[in-house]
Amino acid sequence: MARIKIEKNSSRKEVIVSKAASLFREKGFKAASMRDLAEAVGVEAASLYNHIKSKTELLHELCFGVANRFMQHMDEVESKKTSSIAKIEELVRFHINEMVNHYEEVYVSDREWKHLSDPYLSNFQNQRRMYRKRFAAIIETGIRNKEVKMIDAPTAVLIILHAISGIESWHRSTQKINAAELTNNMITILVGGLKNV
Amino acid sequence: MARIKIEKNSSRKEVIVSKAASLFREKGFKAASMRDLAEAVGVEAASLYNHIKSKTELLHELCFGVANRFMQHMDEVESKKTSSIAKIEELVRFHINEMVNHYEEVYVSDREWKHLSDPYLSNFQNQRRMYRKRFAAIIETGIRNKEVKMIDAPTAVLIILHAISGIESWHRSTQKINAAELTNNMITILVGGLKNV
DNA sequence: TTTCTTTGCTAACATTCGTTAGTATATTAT
DNA sequence: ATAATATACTAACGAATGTTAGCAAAGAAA
Repeated sequence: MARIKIEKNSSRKEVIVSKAASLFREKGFKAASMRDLAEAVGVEAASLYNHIKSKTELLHELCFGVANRFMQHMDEVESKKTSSIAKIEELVRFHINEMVNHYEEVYVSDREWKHLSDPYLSNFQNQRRMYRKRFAAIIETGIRNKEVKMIDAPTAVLIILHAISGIESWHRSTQKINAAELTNNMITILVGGLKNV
Repeated sequence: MARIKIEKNSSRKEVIVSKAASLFREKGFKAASMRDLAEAVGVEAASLYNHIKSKTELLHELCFGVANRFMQHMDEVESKKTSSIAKIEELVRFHINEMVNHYEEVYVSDREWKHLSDPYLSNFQNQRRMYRKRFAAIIETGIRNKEVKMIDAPTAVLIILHAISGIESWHRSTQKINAAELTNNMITILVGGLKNV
């Protein structure tokens, strides 16, 4: 009888969620079937339901796992007493790092949240809106401080977040520059582009 | 008997493709059903097949329609005898314009091409790769000319293209700045950020 | 009007989907 | 060893999906 293999400190559910992340990333939430997932896990489809409640629950776990990490980091950054530019750079670095090291979950959370259903959907959208508002507020403070160019802060946030999500292409590309170099290039263009000179 | 209403110079198929664009954008290709589409068009699902061959054909039309427009524009830009920065700015402006005015199709082409199947899939991926290579080549020329900062050109392309796709958020946002202002802000950050000072 | 073509309808199909019921087999606790 | 629990299996369900066949009605051409 095929049993789901686990490493120490990880439940079988975590294994399933993790495999779900890479499957949802590859095929999209709707196109990925529970039978696909079962095969990836090495078990029959029905067996998955001993560990999870539903397919949608997998999406919840992924989306809110990621959202919570970002929210918590935002709390930390806001409470620091550094310059606005330093805060912006730290946020950007965190995003890049998450996108590089937790690619699949972050990507899924970013692209597949549409398939959540209420009340999770509204909740997620609110968190996302809130996060962007707080990011924009930091940029606006930077503008008032003359640290940052005079630009529309929400537009800057939008550019930064989407630009970073482009790391997806980097992951799939064959001739990858290394992660540190990628990070430096992105910081140069994104943060450097905001700085008042 | 409900008949698909057409405007002059447009076929019924074009009406269907257009409605498909907004439906695929809203729900995603897989989650949008032919019955949904039929309802949006004002007709029964089976009737659609008097005008189209399959659901996938709709995705073909959308993806390659967009891809061809971008490719043709790239041809035009390359053949001009202007500075690299001017070329880059023109490419960026075109992207923004397409994203603002043909939102649904561009968005679908960008996010749903995964659901194409070979040989269309490979074809599309190749076009995309090619386009980015040509974009990067222009940036590299700009670097050699000292017009552009010394950065990794493929990374710059990745940032620019994804940043622009962020206009999706602008479309969905409630407090929109106007399109011209958005364009200026994006040009400032994206093109301004590349310029050698 | 009569004929031909286009476009719509209803009904049904095979397939795939997420999920449940019921049962067998491992693992863990007593 | 025995009991209890966790985990897997097979089989099947109802619902939704893309699509086709066959037929009716509407519009265009004669």
